[in-house]
Amino acid sequence: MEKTSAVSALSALAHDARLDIFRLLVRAGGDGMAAGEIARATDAPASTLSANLAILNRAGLIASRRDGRSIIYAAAYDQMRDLLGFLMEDCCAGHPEICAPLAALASQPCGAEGKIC
Amino acid sequence: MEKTSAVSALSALAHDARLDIFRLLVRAGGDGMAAGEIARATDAPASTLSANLAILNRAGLIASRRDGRSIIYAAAYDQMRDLLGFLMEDCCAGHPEICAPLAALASQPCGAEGKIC
DNA sequence: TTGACGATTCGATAAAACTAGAAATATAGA
DNA sequence: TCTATATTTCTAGTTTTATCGAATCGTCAA
Repeated sequence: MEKTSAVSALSALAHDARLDIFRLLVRAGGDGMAAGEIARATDAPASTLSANLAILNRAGLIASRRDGRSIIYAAAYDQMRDLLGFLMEDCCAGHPEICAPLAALASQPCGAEGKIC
Repeated sequence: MEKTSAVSALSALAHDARLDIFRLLVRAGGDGMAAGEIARATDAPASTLSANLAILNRAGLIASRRDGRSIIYAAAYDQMRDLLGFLMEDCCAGHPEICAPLAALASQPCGAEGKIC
């Protein structure tokens, strides 16, 4: 990932409401959620939400598709993985002791000790 | 990690110059670098750099100590690991296919195929 | 104690981001 | 076609962030 993309993704996530939206969509899975559902879930005015969705979308962190009157948003897992990869580059190169616990976090089966599921 | 801390760390990193500074310090290792060295390395005016260092420091991503006339800054690996953990929570819970490649990235020995070193 | 050096704080300005109501657009159904 | 619904775009006001020269503060060495 380019540094420019990383800054744009970090900026998109560096906002209370947008971080909530993104995490909600990550939990929602590949099917995503309609904008209206997201608005209800996060209790945000439609126009504010729309602006925030546009920012996440521009950063490549979410994707949208129309379904009838609704627009469905879904997390773009690829971009998230690339962002995490970019950040891990920083600390894994030469400092494996930082990344080792993360590797464990990622690769442990769900339900294992200390694993967040 | 609390969401508030995550937003503050993400905000700190969501800036071209600050991301450069942080990555420089991560590469520099535990010994860190003096503010002046950082200024020379990143070609930034002293007061601008100082403001950016303060923001990274407030976000807990770097630590400072005085050494004579210099102030030495060093990456706070703990906080970085916590931030990565927080972000991975989002996508590893229920979407192990996202995190698996990252686990590989983190745990592969340096020099292995695809590993960033 | 004086001068130089490394770094931060102050202050002012410019630029960008945030918010949300109102208006506009797109779609579905009667 | 007409109306209701879902969402976005427009717009304006407010707040926050960024930048950097000048002034200040702490430390060292002579």
